[in-house]
Amino acid sequence: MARAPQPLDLERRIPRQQRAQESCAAIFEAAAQILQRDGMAGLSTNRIAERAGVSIGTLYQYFPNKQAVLLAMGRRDIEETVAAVAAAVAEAAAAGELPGPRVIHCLVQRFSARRQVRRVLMETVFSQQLHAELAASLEAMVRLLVQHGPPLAAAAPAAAFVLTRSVMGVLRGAVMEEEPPAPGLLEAELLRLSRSYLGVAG
Amino acid sequence: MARAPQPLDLERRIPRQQRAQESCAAIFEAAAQILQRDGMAGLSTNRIAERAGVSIGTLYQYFPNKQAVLLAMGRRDIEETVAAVAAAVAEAAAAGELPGPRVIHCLVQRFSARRQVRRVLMETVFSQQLHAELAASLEAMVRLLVQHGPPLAAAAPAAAFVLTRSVMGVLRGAVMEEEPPAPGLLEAELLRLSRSYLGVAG
Amino acid sequence: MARAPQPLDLERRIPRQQRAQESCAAIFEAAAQILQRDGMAGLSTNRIAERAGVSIGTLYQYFPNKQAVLLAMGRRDIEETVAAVAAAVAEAAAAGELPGPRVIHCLVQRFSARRQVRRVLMETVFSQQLHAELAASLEAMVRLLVQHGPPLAAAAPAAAFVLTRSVMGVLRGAVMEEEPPAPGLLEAELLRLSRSYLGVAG
Amino acid sequence: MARAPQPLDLERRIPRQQRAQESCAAIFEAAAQILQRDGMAGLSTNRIAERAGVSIGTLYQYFPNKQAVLLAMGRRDIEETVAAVAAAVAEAAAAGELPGPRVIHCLVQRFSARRQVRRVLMETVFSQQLHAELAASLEAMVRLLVQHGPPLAAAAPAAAFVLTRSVMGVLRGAVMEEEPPAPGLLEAELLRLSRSYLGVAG
DNA sequence: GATGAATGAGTGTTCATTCAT
DNA sequence: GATGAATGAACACTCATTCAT
Repeated sequence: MARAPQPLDLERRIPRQQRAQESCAAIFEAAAQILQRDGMAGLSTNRIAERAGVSIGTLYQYFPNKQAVLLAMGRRDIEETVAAVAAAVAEAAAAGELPGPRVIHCLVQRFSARRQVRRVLMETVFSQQLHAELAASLEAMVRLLVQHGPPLAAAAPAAAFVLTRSVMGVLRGAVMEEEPPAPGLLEAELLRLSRSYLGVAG
Repeated sequence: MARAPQPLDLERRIPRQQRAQESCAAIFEAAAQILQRDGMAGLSTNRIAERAGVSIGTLYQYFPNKQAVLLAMGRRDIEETVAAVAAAVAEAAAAGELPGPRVIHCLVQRFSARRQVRRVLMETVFSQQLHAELAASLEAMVRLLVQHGPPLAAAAPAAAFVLTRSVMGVLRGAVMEEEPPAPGLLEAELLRLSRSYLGVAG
Repeated sequence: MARAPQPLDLERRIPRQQRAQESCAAIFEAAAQILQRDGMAGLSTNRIAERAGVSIGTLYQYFPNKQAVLLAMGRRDIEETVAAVAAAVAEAAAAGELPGPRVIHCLVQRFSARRQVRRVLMETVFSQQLHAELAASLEAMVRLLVQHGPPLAAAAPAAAFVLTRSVMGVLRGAVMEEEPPAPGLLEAELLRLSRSYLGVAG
Repeated sequence: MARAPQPLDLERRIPRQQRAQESCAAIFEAAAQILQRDGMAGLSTNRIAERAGVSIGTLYQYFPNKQAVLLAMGRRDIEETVAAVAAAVAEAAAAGELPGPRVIHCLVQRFSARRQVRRVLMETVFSQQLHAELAASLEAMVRLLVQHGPPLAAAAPAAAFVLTRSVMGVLRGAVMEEEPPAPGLLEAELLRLSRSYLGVAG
């Protein structure tokens, strides 16, 4: 059930025409490249526009300010992640497996590419107004994970909070730090963490 | 074992004289106040110097640039945290208890005061060059926790990584988000998480 | 005697068709509303077009630039004022009275409505290229006033200049300042000023 | 009795040192030159700083924003004008003359130099927050003029308002318009206007 | 050591105007 | 004639940093 992005007063106008959508995509891509190269410090609206091949005025036609660009990227990223997780859960269900390994694999993979970009996006998502949206998505993930297994006392709100933030913390570490463990090891340990916390037999 | 701060070319001179130390402390306190009030956006070297009651020139005598101030604050904070954890572990040992509850209580408490400051410091620590230092401290914590209990397979590097980042992730959530669970609940769940992951009987 | 607006290269085309005239009127009204609300600072061609319900392209079909819109509004206003004064003089003549009180009453009234708009228009008229036009109109007013009375030595050019600018100065003060005297007082004093200067018995 | 300029929160810091005063003076002079050449439209903070030979940062050290520069120039101008008028009145008194001619001569002269600058300053003074200050000064002038003559009924508030704004209107016309009457004629007529309005025998 | 006036590159953003559709 | 997406020069303003005193 694909949800159309709402304008929210955070995007100036919904680009309907083709050229407009191209401009928007170019802006996102340009911002991602700059973040990847020079981090948040190197990101300016002028640079974004220049690299995107659009005029600075065009950028401001679609985003009311710099923050809005980051926010839109963050939101898009969250939506994609949630969708990917949902797909992983569905696949597991279809294959008659427990959802755990597949979902964790999916998360670890997503968080391994374009690390610089993801760092900043993460920062943005964490430090801006996206808490609620991300939190909801995270809890939904847990619910998806849990509802396929036996009923667990661990499903209480505080437990959901702790599990989701734990997983995010590990993924964050994997993204932000210079020498994280290998993805395979990480997946195995994350699985073990989830299962032991949820009281599922390994 | 107090570790002297290394000059690293990141601090211009080690302030040995009293006036210098006072200036330094005033700069830290001023920065913390500004962060608490207006966040990272409101933090400028000029403002710091003004509120600290020193000239901007003096600030630059002690710190080569703005980032270095944040870095020094972050480092100091880490050191204090590690010291506090070590103390908690020692207390537990002295009382003949398992170290878990005391340490977690100590951590949660530390992360409940001056949230805005800690947010920015966290950001700085996480996104700057303090990874190594923090990671070392974190692993040290785990080692402290583990060395008092039975030998655990979970003490492998990847497991230490996962546990420490999990705990940090939860603390981060508690600090950064608007509606975290109550501290008491959080402590209980963190304890449960640690114990189940480490295979310690609850 | 309505004078058709000259194209002057300042108006792109004389709108003859109905839709065009409507657009033009809508633009004037929109500009006036914006000026009334937010003053000159809030006036942009984009905002005018938006509020007028026409596209920015259409606006530029009728006016070569922003200044031209203001200029046209100023000119229209002058024409209306001159017409109103002429009417007041005619009425006075028809009633067998001296023209003074009626004309001054008419002027004061005109300058009491939509003050913000009139402020900006005044600024525009005074500071742009409308000097000549306004001056001509003003002198015409004086001539109208004087030709109905006895021949006056005061009708010399410099005297006409001084009288007209005096009256405009007072009206300007009444429009632009925060706490002008009440309209009734103003009319009485303006009348006294005019009569004493022109040597007419009160 | 020279009055020291108050900081008023409109000037960032009172320049006490010599270099600072030079910078400030250079900024005023530069702004005046630009206004004289290109009018308000050509006046930007960057241009001012460039022509003044100071950095843009220095400009902003003394003035919190562009408007404040204009305001300070306007205020300085008013103060100088008031001082000049006061001096003219004193001279007249010393010479045993009526104050009228001297004062009007002084005003007309002041308003004949650097017309473009004075135009913008006038606009600023009229359209900003200086109404009160200027009005007070103007009424003070009238009071000075009147207190040396016989008691006049015309000294009522509305009359003072009308007389001052009349004179300002004429001076404004002389400054802003392309072909004003010769200064000599203007002085004569202004004197006649004042005297007839105040009921003083010519 | 301390000061703080000066610097100026760089920022985010606006808005009058054009022109392909 | 009408549209409105695109343009980009220009703007007001910030702030980390330097250096003469």
